Amino acid sequence: MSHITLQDIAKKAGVTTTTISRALNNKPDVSPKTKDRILRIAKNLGYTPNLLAKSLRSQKSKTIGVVLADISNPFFAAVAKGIEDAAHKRSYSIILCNTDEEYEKEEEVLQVLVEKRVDGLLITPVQKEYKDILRIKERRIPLILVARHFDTIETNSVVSDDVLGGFLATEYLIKKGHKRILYISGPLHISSALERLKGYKRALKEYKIPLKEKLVRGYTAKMGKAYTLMRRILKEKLDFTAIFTFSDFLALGVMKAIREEKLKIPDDVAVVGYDDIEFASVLEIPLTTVHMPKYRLGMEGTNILIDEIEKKSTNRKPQKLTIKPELIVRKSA
Amino acid sequence: MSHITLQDIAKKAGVTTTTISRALNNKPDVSPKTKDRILRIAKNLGYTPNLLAKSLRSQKSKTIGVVLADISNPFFAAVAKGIEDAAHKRSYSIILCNTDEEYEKEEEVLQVLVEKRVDGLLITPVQKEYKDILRIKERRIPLILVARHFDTIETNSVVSDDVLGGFLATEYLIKKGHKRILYISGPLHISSALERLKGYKRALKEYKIPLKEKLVRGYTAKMGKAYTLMRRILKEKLDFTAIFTFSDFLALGVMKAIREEKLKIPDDVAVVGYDDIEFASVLEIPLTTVHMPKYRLGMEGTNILIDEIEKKSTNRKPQKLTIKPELIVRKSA
DNA sequence: CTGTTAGCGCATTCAG
DNA sequence: CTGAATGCGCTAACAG
Repeated sequence: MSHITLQDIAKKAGVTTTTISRALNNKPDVSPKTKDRILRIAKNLGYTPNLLAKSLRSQKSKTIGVVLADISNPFFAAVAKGIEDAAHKRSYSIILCNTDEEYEKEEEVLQVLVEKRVDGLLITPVQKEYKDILRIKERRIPLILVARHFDTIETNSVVSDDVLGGFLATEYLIKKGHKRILYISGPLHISSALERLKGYKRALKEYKIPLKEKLVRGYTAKMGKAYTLMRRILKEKLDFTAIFTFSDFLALGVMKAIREEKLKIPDDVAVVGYDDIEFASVLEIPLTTVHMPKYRLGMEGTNILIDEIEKKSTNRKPQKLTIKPELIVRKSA
Repeated sequence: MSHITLQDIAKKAGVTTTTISRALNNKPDVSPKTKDRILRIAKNLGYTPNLLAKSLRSQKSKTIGVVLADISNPFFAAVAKGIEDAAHKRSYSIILCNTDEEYEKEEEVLQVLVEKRVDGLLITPVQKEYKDILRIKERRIPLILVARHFDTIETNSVVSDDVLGGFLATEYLIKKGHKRILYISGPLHISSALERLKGYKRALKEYKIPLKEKLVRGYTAKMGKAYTLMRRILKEKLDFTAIFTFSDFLALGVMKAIREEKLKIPDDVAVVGYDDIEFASVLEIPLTTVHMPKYRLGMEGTNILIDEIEKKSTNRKPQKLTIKPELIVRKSA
């Protein structure tokens, strides 16, 4: 037979499934003798509890839905690691879904996740829309946003202070004497991209450097696009001495284009990235960047989420954790 | 109320759950009128099917368990992307688990995955042991091994030809005139590491270069360890002109150590990696490496697995797919 | 200490 | 075309 059930054990042991259940779950009210016998039989039969049945009964699936933009991006991969570790430590599994930054996919996977009755949701929202997130809220399914957040919706969230991060990076370049700083931005519907841009602008303002619209470009999250764009910009003979990028990932594409133009980093052009992915430090010209606590973001987010899932009291106000970013000075700027 | 059920709809519609079920699942034997009405009511109520209940009933969970060594490693991250994409296309979800290359964790997560009644398992085995894999086989749970395989167990598998890959890398270096080639190996219990070493040895033999035991080192999968090791080796004044590494990931650590010693790549020492991770091509000295079809490995593996899950006939013999690797020549060697 | 009853939500018989 | 009965595997309430 394919899967042993309580019934099977019950038959062999000559008792009912109730007793089996009690014995197997260490509940009281089972004589030590029968308990021993049951445990032995269960083991012999190779019994494996059916968590689907348990979940249906208990209304708890012990699994959380994780919705990320793209696991193959090292930033999200690191976040995912933090999530998996934390979840595993607290005996939860994770169902992982990719959105590829498409709202339709986000909607779709959230639907499935709800149908699979995950106990909670951990999401990096696409942010082109947010009706689907509202639906989750209305259903009162525990939810936390990671690395991105909405101004308009109150939810749990774990983010890094991206305005500060953008400010720190820009300020550093300014103090190094740069006045014409190119910012390769991420898509502005993403809160982190928007806020890093705010930080960039704030730094310019604070140091009385006029903002030039032409120096803000990009609006992409893809390395390949950043590379192509950078090639184009270099042909344009745009006037700048430093570049700040939305992410290290983008910085890699940008630096490749720069290298192909035989320009020297940081002498001809300084580069500051964002995220501090593992590779940033092992590049031949180690990348100056803003450290994002990726693993911690995933870990803390998961813990807050599970806390909410397991909390008896319903009306806790949203937990909002903001982690301070830190400028990591290396060689690229 | 927290979750709408067929009952709730049934009450409103004045029919039984049987009819509701039929209507919602597009089964025959429901009058168009009542079907319309039911659909409308369901929508109004915000009905979301309970897949836990469905799964319990149908004995199918539409989810597959994915066990990887470490998602934060870009190699596995790329594999995971292929898996997720393929699974999503065929309407499966994935429960993702990390083993961190520890057999005990592998055992543990496989147990949970079986309890959650995944329809199949996609595993990168730790290979320090394999009893747990055997248990899965005995239970006749559809299973596929990805990127690694056992000689002693017959299972579905998708791998790249690692012996060939190791051979190609080594042969290339030999043809470039190198005779003292250092190999920084992965842990030898991992089949891919063992086979790449075989390829290395085979190339040496074919070109009549004596194998020197001292030139095979490492046995690690961690970048940090490769870095530390390389620093030590450089102090030792070991005699070599080229390095072949088990993975690009290791190569990064190795190259960092080399750079710190002010040695030039590829002039002072040539470096060939393995995997062709996305970063390999954007390094200042783009890495010569062996291309592993990571995404494809994940995708094809998933498709084979789901084929088996959905196949009526039980006794199909194990599918074994071996993808040919390819040498990618760039600048580091 | 153990059993009986009942139900989590759903879909498949089998009747009508 | 629709309903009643049954069970997927498990556990909690209630009896004894």
